[in-house]
Amino acid sequence: MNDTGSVPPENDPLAFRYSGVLAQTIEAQWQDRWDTEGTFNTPNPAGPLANSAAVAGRPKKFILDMFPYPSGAGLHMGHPLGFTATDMYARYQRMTGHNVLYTMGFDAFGLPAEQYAVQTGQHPAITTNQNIANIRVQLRRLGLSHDHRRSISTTDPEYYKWTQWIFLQIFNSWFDPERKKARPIDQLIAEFEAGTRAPKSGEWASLSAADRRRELDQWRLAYVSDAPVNWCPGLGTVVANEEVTADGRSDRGNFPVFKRQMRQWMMRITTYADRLIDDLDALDWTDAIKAMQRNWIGRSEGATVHFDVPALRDRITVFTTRADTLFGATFMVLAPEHPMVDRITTPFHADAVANYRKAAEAKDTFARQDDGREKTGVFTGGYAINPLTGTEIPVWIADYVLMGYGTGAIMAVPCGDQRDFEFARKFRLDIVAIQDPTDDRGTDTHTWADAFVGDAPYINSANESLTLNGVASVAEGVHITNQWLVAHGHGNATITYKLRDWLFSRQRYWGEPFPIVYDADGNPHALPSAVLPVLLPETDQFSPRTFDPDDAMSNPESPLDRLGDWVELQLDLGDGVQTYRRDTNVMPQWAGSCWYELRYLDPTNADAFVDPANEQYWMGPQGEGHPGGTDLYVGGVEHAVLHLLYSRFWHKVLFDLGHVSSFEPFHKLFNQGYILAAAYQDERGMYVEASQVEARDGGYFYEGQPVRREYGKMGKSLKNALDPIDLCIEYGADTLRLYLMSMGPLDASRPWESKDVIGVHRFLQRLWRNIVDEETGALRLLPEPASVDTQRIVHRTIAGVREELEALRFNTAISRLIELNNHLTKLGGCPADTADTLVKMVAPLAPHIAEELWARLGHTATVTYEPFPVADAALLVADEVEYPVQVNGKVRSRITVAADADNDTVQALALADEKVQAALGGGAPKKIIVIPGRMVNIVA
RNA sequence: GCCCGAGUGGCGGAAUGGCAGACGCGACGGACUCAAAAUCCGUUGUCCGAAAGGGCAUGUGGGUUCGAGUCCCACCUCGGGCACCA
Repeated sequence: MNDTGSVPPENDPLAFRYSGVLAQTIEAQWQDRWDTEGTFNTPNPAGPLANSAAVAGRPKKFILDMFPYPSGAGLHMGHPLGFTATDMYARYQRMTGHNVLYTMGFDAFGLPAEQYAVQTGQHPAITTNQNIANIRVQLRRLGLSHDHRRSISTTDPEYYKWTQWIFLQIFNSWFDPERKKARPIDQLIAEFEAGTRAPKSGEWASLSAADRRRELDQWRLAYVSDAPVNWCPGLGTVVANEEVTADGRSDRGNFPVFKRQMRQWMMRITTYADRLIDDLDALDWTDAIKAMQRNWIGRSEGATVHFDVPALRDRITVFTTRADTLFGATFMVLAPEHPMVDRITTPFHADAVANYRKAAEAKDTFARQDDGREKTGVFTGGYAINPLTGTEIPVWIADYVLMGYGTGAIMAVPCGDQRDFEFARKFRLDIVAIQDPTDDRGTDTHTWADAFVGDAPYINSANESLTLNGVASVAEGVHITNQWLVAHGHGNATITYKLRDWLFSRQRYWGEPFPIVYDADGNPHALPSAVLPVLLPETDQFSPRTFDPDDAMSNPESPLDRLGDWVELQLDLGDGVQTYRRDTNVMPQWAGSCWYELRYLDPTNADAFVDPANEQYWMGPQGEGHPGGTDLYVGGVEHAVLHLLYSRFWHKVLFDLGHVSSFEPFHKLFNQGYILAAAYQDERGMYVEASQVEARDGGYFYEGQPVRREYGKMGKSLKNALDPIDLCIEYGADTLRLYLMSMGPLDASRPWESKDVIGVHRFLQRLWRNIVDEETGALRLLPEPASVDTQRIVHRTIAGVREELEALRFNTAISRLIELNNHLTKLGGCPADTADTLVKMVAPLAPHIAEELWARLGHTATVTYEPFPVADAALLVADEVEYPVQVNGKVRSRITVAADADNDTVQALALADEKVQAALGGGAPKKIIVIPGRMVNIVA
């Protein structure tokens, strides 16, 4: 570079070479044009965005990304990965005649914006809007074909108005256990009044107004509960079960979490447990994600069994999946918190029990769930009767039994359960073998090292009316015993779940306020939907009160509590004007993401969250047994439980209440992998900036010091993040898109290799050069028509690319286009009659260069809605086929045969081949296999 | 411990039970250039061989099959999820 500056483009002999600079120019022009023309605006059947003529006769596709949280750092590389995949798919679907709904919104409530606001004193709405504006610019640069009119932010009052409205729908509903669906609370009142359903708290007619209110609150799907919740002093808020990690800390911030009794909003998601499991069968999701959901819901089918406690004239009920082991139940264990502990404990054991309970209470959930911990427990002095053997068995308490699961009490079968076995060994309790183990350990349990688990013939398992002896399968044993228990009044078939109700309130500022007020008696009242949205009040005090993270006895204090003017209000809810207090909690961040896909369908509808006609068109069931929902949903596995479970639940409630026609929100789910990248640690184990590391002499160095390389998820914490926009500047968005998709299959995690990016860039450069002269910018197509050979390659590519794109295999689709382009390069350019086809195939993948080439080829309209090429079947079959000929499974020769030759001809030609003869060594073949069109295998 | 998923060249990866390694990176050789970069052309699993050709190759060991990267059984390694769930 000298004083005269850089060489002006007009003097550059290759001014029209497809470089990063040219790519950027082209991309900016087309992004402008797409915006100006509203190229990707998608018509609805009804409402403000309706254009019934444009909708008519076209199949639809609703293609959805998990919407991003608009962080101040902008997009990271993981975003374009999923977004590019959906964009390519959306563009392909448009070219195959589909009406495609594809847009992007923002999940913008939540902690980071609030914490940033606390630090800067700036209102979170301001920073959130800035971040959203910034991300919109970034998204635009990637060339994503979004319908911008449909974009939403969960923080927009016009959006969260409907989040609050849906909350009221849930609040005003109850779950009918007979019909297994949500129904309006009015219908419950009608049933109570008609006497067709009994209230839990007595005769409806004799209940006071206040009692009636409390009765109804016990049925509502959203309810205020004084229940054990996860209190996180470090965050200053309570969190849901799903937000607590296995080691008892908060998902966000990693603070300790404590169980506390508190009054909080809950959602009765447990009533939907069965449907949330069963309907997984109707979904096109991977088995891994389905397994995670099933696992979390944790349905366990078994039996409740009653054990009489003669001293109390009461009984202990336990849950078991292995009723068949009852003959081996030699003691019982209650959770320390079990309500019967006080009564069953004898005076002699009272002190020991009290001490043990105190100690257990002091331990947090984390410590109690630490697997492999030494078993502890104390005897209560009480006894219960084993209903099968009639014998008295001791009742203990121990903290390995959890109050939150089953009934909080177990029957202990030490011979068949490892935990019970350890407990029995430690406290010298009886261990009776009830199966003859299939290994050679024998039936003397004194010699056993552990419990025996598995199928084996039962022994010692009989009373006057029941015998399992001789039965060899656990399933059968369970079945027989369950029948006996029911017949003799000792138990029932029962299902339990691990899933708990969803804790739905947070003591924070930056979230949706509840559309709920409380009367003087503290009863919750729904606000009428006409007053929605309940706006988040202005304040400059955004922070909840946080506490010493370890201070379990602290109490939550919401920022909204401090806004006295806002909290108190005068209102007439039908009983005359009264003073009410607003609910000062806000909804969890998951609320806004529970239904955003529905708002995309009808984003400007002021009368309803979505017009039923639009919902039915975009998300309605596609035939018998089809659950409806989005045609494709792409996002990370990290939402496998939380978001996907919550939004399925909300969707089902809306379905039950008749607001949507689909019973699942996301029909096909695809989880993209992570982008990994090399990360480097210095000798202290600190991560160093990966971009500053140099590789030499077979090692890696940072500022001259050796560093250690590993691979990890690309991100700030490993200091190995790359900004996608930087790649757009260097090579162009089309190159970035192709690179992201060519790295490997979409669902696999793969390491980023910057040096590989050049490969797809070269492809685009060659593609360009096959059509455009690099010096003049003029077209340089080959005048003569494509040869039959070339046509065959083109049509095979068409068939291949179609197949790969349908199946979201973008990596192999790109490979096929590279192969075709390499062929054209060898020809010296693209034949004039082939250029349109080539450009159309590239269009979904690299849309900017495709639009530019399409325009240069003389077309005035966008390539977006051009029909995708269709392969000519006649050109997919060759005249002649080359058969590999194997002898004993090894390829020894190749023969070329007419494509329509019959098997006998192929066989004869194969045997006549010299090399085959040589390989046979004169021996007669035993068997000859001819796979038509494929190969020949001769068994010698 | 249990439940998923995956192991293929120097690297990322490709292969309806039918020619293993498509496509890309890198490397090597050549062209262009005063030179370099960029670009273009060619070679590239590995071993033996001058070549022709041949042997060996999809984590390990068995099996099914005319034929296995692909299906079955056992094991090893890595990644992810769950975990005192009765």
